[in-house]
Amino acid sequence: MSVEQHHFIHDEIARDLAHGANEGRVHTRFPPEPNGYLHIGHAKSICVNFGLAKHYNGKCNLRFDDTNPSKEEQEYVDSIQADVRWLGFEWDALYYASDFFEQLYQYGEHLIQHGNAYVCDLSVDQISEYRGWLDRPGKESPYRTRSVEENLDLFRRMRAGEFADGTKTLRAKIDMASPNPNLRDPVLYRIMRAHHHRTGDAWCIYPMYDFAHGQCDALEGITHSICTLEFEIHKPLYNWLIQNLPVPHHPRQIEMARLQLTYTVLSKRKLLELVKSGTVDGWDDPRMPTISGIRRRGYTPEALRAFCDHIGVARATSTIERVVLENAIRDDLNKRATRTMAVLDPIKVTIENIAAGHVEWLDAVNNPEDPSAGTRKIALTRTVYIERDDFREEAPKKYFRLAPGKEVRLRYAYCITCKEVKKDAEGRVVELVCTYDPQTGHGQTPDGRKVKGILHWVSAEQCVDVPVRLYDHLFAVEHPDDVPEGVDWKTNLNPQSLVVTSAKVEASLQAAAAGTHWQFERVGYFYVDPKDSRPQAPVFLRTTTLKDTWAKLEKRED
RNA sequence: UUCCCCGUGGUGUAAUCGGUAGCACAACAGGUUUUGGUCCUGUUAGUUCUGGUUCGAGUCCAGCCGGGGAAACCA
Repeated sequence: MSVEQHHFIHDEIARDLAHGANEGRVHTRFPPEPNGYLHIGHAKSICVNFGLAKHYNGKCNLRFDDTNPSKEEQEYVDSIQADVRWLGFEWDALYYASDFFEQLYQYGEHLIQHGNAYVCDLSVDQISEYRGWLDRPGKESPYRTRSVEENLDLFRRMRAGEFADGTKTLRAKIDMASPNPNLRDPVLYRIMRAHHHRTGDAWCIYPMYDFAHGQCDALEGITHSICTLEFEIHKPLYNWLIQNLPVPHHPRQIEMARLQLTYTVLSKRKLLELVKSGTVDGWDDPRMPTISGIRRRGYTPEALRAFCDHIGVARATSTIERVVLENAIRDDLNKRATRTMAVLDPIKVTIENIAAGHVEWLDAVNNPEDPSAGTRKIALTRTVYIERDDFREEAPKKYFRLAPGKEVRLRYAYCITCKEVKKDAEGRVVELVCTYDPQTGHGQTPDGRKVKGILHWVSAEQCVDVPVRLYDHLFAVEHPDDVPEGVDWKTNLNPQSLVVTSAKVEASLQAAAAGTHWQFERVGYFYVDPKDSRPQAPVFLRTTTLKDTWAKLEKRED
């Protein structure tokens, strides 16, 4: 599954290389703003940027786009670095846009001196009004004709803190009639007295994204500046600045479509809202599409990288089906997860022809995909538990699990036949009385009869109860963002996205270490929560279910 | 409404210079299997449409239709 795919950015880079651009270098960067936790969409960007660098024997930097101190925090800086490393990548250089604040300021003066920027006294509302509309040109600011000397003086005094927040901006002097609104004298600097997580109170003016991003790319020697489609309209400005500034290098911006996934939202604003409102249990809630949430859910970096390789890179907007992500982790865990048996919703089964107190130890395979994982002993006793869903009083067509008079195999043990069904006063099945055939060990039947149903089970005397959390999609619909006017997207939340329950498991699981992956046979993959587990007290989180052909068949019948 | 970008099976993504539309997931059918898991085999299904250029068009051109983006002192 993990095969690097060819995509259009390779073509672009190959063309540049063929023309001898950038001395044959390929240098990318991953430029997050530290204003939230990274999500799976960022994972795609990380894989593309670091992957390209690796493919061309180039470099990839990590750069924090920290130009807006009102939203950015150290907590996010730390989590982002941890996430990138967990994904399996190491940056060549670490930068912050704030490392370049002085240089950026000098570039601002350079633009002024060349008549390419001016200090504007218009208010936010006025700037917006003067900008015009999509189909209507803007009009020039009355401050557009200030002299170089006056602009320089004003810009220096802006830096010196002589003006109140929001009273002045530095704007590029480009074209108020441009069909691209980004070229209608965009704001380059604003006055904002906010404490910056790195530069403290050294600055009261901060560069805008457009003024910082391209110049940082240039200063870092980035050759290919990969971003998402919504920045495409910024490219003319990106290039204008590069051309009008004495930057050491000319990087090239290339846009790709951002990742969209069904059954989730991927906007930082909405994810932040889920966290702040307590809808989920923090950024690393296993239902969150954040890298930290996915990690805590029990996904592996290998699976996430395989997913990113698999989905491809293109310019067409598209939405990836959720199962693609799920298949990526199934594929990985199938090879590495140790098998065990666990019953989530038990029915007691009494095997009449096993004496009370008798224990037979049977061999069970730990991982059929990995012989080196070896075998373990499991205890068969007179009473065992099976899954409630593995018994029906009236078996539908093609149901080959247990039913009155029917025979099934207990995994790694013998075949049993259901002789009697005991119910409580409400008619709920409380116990099945069965007999086993001692001739049916080791997968054999002496007469060659076919016993198709195989059930997982645990010994009632040799099992332990452990807490289990069953996770499902956070949203009940494929496209949670698709809501009519005035309807809150949160109405699409899935009320069943978390079911807290317990399971009866093989006794050895009491010692399961935090951060280990298990397959509960016939049920799903589970991860021992690194956060809430304690020694001898593991908490099992369901990473994903196993594919369930029977459930699909049964659903189709309806 | 204006400008820009994008349209390949249900989904995602390939197709060198214009030369047999391929892969994966899903769906469906079957085989293997002490997990209705895994694995294996097969089937269904596609170039939005209309013209044009060409011996030949997914690819080039025009138009239409459809989708997305853009009007922060956010990134």
